[in-house]
Amino acid sequence: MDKTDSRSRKRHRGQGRVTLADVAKAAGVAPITVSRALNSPDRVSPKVRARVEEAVEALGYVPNLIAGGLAAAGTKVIPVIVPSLSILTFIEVIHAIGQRLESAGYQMLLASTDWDLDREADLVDTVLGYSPSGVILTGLRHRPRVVSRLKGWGRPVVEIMEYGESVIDMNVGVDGDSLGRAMATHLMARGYRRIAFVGSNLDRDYRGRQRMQGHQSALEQAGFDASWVLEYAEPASYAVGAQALKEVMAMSPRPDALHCSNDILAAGALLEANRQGVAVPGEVAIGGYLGLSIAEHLTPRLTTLAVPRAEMGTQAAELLLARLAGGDPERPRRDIGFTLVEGDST
Amino acid sequence: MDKTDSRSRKRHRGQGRVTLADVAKAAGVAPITVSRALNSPDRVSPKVRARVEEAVEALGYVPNLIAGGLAAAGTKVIPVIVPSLSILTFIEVIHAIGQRLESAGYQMLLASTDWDLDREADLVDTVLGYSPSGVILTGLRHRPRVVSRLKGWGRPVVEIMEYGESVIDMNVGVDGDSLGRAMATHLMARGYRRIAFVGSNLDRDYRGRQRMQGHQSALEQAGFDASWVLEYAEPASYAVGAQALKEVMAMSPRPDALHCSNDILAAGALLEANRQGVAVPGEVAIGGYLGLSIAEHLTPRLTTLAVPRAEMGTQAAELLLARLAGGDPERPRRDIGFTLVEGDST
DNA sequence: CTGTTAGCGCGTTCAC
DNA sequence: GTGAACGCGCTAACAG
Repeated sequence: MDKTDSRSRKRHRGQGRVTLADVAKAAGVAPITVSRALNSPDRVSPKVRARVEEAVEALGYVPNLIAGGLAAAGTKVIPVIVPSLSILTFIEVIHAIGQRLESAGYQMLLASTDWDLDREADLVDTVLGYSPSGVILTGLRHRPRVVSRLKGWGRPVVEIMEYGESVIDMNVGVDGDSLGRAMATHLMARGYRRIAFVGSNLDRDYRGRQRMQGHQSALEQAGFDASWVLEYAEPASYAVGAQALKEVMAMSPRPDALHCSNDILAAGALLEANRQGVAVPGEVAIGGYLGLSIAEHLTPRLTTLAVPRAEMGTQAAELLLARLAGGDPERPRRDIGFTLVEGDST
Repeated sequence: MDKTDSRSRKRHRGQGRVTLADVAKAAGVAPITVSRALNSPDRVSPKVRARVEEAVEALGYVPNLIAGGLAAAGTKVIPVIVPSLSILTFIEVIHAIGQRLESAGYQMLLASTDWDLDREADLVDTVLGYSPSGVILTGLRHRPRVVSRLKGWGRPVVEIMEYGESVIDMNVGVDGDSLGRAMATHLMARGYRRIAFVGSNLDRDYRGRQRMQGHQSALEQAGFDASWVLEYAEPASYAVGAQALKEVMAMSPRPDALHCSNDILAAGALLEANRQGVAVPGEVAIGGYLGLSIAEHLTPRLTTLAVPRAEMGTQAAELLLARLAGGDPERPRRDIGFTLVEGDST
């Protein structure tokens, strides 16, 4: 009586969803057997498996991954933390990561820091709260708290975009300094002498700044003037590129080459040059960085430093998956490199 | 003795993370008090609150959202399911959704169906397993299983991109038929007579097909030939647009206007026309759809149907949040509309 | 191959 | 304003 009574004041917390226990009852087995039938089918007799599958179907059971996560101390979720979702570069990397991760049964939890390292730190705390299987972060610079938390975490962490020495765990990226140097060197080799760097959002985007620094050191080492810089506060857009070209054409003396910190800026500048009838590279040369597909469709084709973004994403995901599979991936630090694609704009 | 013994074979399931109980011990209060201090600070005395906060800080406690989710029957996660992450349109919408959601303390769980409705159905099941607070889906067409699951779910669901009658719950989008008609009507009004529709991935992208059908009905109603269609199997890219232009220039009779099913195709065609010296709109007019920022930077500026994508994302997020806040949002079905941006390409 | 037992870490319920 | 007990739904551990 007593027991029945205490039981009768039903909890209404659950969502009324079909649970594993319901399936077990329907199939006439213990809950754990249902769990096994679903998660490791081989460890259960075919007969039972069939009965369970039938019950699952009949009841429309959908596993509660939250509960599973709590019990197993981990969900099949991989948070991916990037500075911005409005930059094409990140999108392509994310896309590649997502493809690879989903094919392995993981879900991608996306979050953007809006270029703010403090926000990144908060986000890391938040997403760790979901007991994810691993984490993917952007860049090598983080708040100390992020680094210490993640280092002691015991699960795979991959830092992407930037390649370097001091990593939390694993790393796939490219060296910003080399990128900046490569384009500067190319432009100097072509005979340009007044080479301006065009960047945007540089105060927040430290990787963009790294490229600029690479550019400047290369120029300085060659004895060139490295002080030609056009900086814009807002994020890169065709409009900013167009604006840069206009300003350049009004300068005197005027730069003879523009090293744009990404292809959006470069394309914007080039399209504006087309519109104004400015000869490229006759009056001014334009070089970009990224290897966006638009580069090759412009007239003239844009010279650009192509970074294999999709490849970077895929490799990041694979490093993670390898570790999750219990392996110890070879070369956990990878410089993905880049290629100078010579168009006709320089 | 006995008890101690049985207790001594410790479980090692937990990750050794700091738990709420640890904080409670350190602060000398009960776990529930810590919970309250963190979640509803007003319900706890300032003194205790301070002690708890101190302990949290000292131990570096990070809440386990999984456990919280299980107990509270819900996580602050919003899955967003889209067909593809490589299409700019979706990115911009996702970006806007993410901004709004994160500002309200929710995380976005991103998944892509790769244009496959069966995969969508599976994904819905999976993400529902995370007991999310709500769901955002793309389009109005889904497998029956998705519709029935979600209708009985009891939490907010928003379908985006497409606007229509039969929705699961709430809806923010635009009517594909109207879009197709609008551009066709514009082109006819401009005096073009042989108007070709250029589309890609139409067998999977039914919304693209809707635009084509709108286009065709408009032409037919005006007594024009609606059979000019260039279809490509691969997804939209500058390259496909360029290819379309080449093919068109080789046709005879030749279309005098191209209605491209998005701006990427249109831009690709226009850039190729520039390269080949084909006069636009003299020899062939080109109209796009989307209102991507590149449209206005091309020469000539591209005529396009601009859809307020960011606005669509923001509104979708707000509908969801309104419902989560307990309100009953006004106009839970919203036609976000579009604008004809007349460039010089038509 | 299957079942029993005991939590995972937290929030709800009800008592003080 | 604070605490004790209980259970969310599932799985790890251990037995049989």
